[in-house]
Amino acid sequence: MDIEQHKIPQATAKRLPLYYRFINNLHSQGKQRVSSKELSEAVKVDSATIRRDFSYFGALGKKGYGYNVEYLLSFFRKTLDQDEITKVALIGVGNLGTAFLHYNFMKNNNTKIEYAFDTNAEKIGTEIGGVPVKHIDDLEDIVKGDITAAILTVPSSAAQGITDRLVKSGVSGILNFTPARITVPDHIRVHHIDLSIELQALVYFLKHYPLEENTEQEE
Amino acid sequence: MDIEQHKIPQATAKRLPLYYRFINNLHSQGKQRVSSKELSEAVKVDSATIRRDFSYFGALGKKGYGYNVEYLLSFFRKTLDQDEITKVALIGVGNLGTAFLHYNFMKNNNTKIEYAFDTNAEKIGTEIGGVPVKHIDDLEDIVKGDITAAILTVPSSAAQGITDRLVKSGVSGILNFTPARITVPDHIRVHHIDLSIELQALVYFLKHYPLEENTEQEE
DNA sequence: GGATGATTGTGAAAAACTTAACGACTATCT
DNA sequence: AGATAGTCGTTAAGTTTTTCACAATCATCC
Repeated sequence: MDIEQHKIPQATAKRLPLYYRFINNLHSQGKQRVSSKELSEAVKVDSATIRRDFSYFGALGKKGYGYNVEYLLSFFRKTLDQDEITKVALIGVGNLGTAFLHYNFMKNNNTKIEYAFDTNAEKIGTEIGGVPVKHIDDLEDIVKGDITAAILTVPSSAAQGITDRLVKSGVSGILNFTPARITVPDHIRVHHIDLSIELQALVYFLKHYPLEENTEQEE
Repeated sequence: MDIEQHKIPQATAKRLPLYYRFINNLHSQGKQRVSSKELSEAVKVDSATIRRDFSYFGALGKKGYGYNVEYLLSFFRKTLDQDEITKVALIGVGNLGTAFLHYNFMKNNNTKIEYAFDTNAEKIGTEIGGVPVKHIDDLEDIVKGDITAAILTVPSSAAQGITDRLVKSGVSGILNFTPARITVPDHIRVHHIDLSIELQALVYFLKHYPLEENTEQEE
């Protein structure tokens, strides 16, 4: 129960799940050891950054050797609380919501979507990707106390209303895929992922931040 | 043709599409003027950051007044190249891909998905969200020279192979939704959006970075 | 068992980004 | 017209994040 190791930078924290997945891959492939350089090429993060990130957790590697995959894996499993499952609800079973439900989440993951909610009568009562679809009128009853986080994939007009209900039901984090910037009390964490903005941003970068043409061939 | 105004920080560039959308909203609502404080509450970005961001483009506002919505809108339209449409292809018409196709992209947007590609015979020849679905075997012929960016929503096992074909076909940017970290030549820009990692990161933050409970009620 | 090459962990520097603070200016009210 | 409240643009400070560079250490080979 080590509270107060808050010294891990947020930028590092965001990369941890990425590292975890690739270490898992390596382990499945039977790889015994890995260097920060190899890892860097796989996850596209500078090797010095990787070493720095790892170092916040102590000395995980050995000089002149690299990192032991087995050890790294068990360490990350512990750190990312892979044993303890976080329960999640998904609101809005449209195309995007359905995509989430079909993701094979439990693999390499500490989260489980327990319930999905929608208003469409055809979907209610069915299971999608193994997740039961409930009517949104039952949101409060089902979520109350039991669910930690919510994935919001509803039309943006419904976003704030549903959000308020989620907050009242005791959810502490929301992954918001709607274009609406929802308002929540200070103790609720919201991460926004806005698909349309991501595409626009990519296009802006293409036009205004041209990348170097590199004549060097990678080895 | 102002090349070399590269002085806009990347963090700012990423926020521009967000600003643009909200300014658009305000304009539709018939609002005449807006302050950085109001905008801040709407987009959830600190007001000083907004003023700083805007200032990279010169003096867009007036002291003691705020910003003229009309002017701001026309400025951003120009800056974000909203008049010139960027052609995009989407590869992989699964649930996530379909979600993208149904997005009403042309509204407030300078991008258009011209073609979608898949292998599923039932989908080929149809239109989804107004976008024709083609067989992936025809990728090179259709894309060649005509398409600037691609949205990658295929299974991760296919990601690198498709990527290589896209690069050969002259695409310069890829929005990668697969968990695979694809490898491309230096002059190709890739933005990764990894849904599973986003959820894991949210959960990690919930556990390790509890937010302040604020007794103050917002006005 | 010593020499060689590889690799970590980290101090220090640099770069990138955010926030505070305030002078200068504007609009509006009385 | 003067006072008041509001707001920008920006300087400077603060914070966070990345990167460099190298001593310390380890594995391996002859």
